[in-house]
Amino acid sequence: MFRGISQASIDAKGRLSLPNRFREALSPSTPSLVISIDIRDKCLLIYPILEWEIVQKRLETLSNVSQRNRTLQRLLIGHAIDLEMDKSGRILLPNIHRKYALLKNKVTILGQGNKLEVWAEEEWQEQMTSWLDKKDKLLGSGEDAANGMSI
Amino acid sequence: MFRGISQASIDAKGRLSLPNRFREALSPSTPSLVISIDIRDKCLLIYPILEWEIVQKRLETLSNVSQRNRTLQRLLIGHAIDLEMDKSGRILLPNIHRKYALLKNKVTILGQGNKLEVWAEEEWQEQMTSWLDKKDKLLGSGEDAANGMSI
DNA sequence: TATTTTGTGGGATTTTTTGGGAAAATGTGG
DNA sequence: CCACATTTTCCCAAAAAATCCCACAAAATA
Repeated sequence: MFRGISQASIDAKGRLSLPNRFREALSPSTPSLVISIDIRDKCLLIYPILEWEIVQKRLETLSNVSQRNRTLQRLLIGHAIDLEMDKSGRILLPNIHRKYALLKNKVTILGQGNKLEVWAEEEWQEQMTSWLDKKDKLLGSGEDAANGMSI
Repeated sequence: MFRGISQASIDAKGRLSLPNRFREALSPSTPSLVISIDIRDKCLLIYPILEWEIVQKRLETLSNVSQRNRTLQRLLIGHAIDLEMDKSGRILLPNIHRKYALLKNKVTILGQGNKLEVWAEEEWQEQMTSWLDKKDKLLGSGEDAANGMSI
C-alpha cells in the first residue's frame, strides 16, 4: 500500500524520477506500471500494472450503451499508458499527460493506497490551502461515511 | 487488449500511421484489420480481424425484421472494410471514412479494449473539454453501475 | 568526513515516424 | 479493347523521437 508525500522533479526530457521508496512496489513485472489521469482533479495516477488491471476490468464490464459509461471508459482506459522505469528509476511521461495535469518542473507525489497521485506542485499547494480553509466541511457535521469517523 | 492515447497524423496520400505499440496486435493474420464507423460519435473504429468477426456475428444474429436492426447492420457491417498495414505500419484510410469522422491531418487514437478509436484531434479536444466540464455527472450521485465505484 | 545511495544531465544509438519517387493496379471515357 | 488519368502499393531515405548508457551531483548514512 502506498502512502506519504514526496517532492520530485521532471527534467528537460520529460522524465519523472520516482522517489526510491515507491520503486520496488512499481516494478514487479514487465511492463511494470500504468499511468492514467484523474478525471476529478488535475492530477495523474500511477498504478502497479496488476492494480490497474483490476480497475480496467471493472470499467470494461460497464455497459457501453450508456453514453456516460463510454465517456468514463474513454477517459480512463483511453489515457492509461504502460510505462517502465529506466535504470535510474525514472519514467518518461507522455506529453499529453504532462499537459493535462499542468506539470512543470516541480511535482508533488502522493501515495494513495493502490496508486500514486502526481500533482503539479503549484496546483497541490493551492488545493491544500483551499481544503484547509474549508476544513470545517471536511469532517464537520455532514452526513456521509466520513462523518463521525475517528482519526 | 488495447489501452492508451496517441497522436498520429494522416499524410497527403491519406495514410494513417498507427502507433507502434498497437501494431503487433493488429497484424496476426492477413487481412489483418477491419475499420468501421462508430454510429454514436464521429469517430472510426479499428478492430483486429478476429475481434471484428465476433462483433459482426453478433450483428448478424439480430432479427432483421426490425427496421432498427437492419439499420444497425447496414451502418456497421456496411462500413466495415478490410485493411492492411504497409511496411511502415500505415493504413490507407478510405475517403468515405475520413469524411465521416471529419479527419484532417491530426488525429487522436485511443485504445479501448478490443478496438481502437480514431478521432479528429479537434473533435476529441472538444469532447474532452465538454466531458470534463460536466464531470460531476460522470461520477456524481447517479444511479448506474459506475456510481460508488472506486478508481 | 568518507562512503553509499539516490537523483540529475546529457550524448550516442536505435527505433519510430514522415515524406515522396516510381511501379503497379484500378477505374474512366471513348 | 485501348489509352489515359487516378489511386494504391512498394520501396527507400530523411527527420524526429524514444531509449540506452554512462558519468557526475546531491543527499543520506555511517
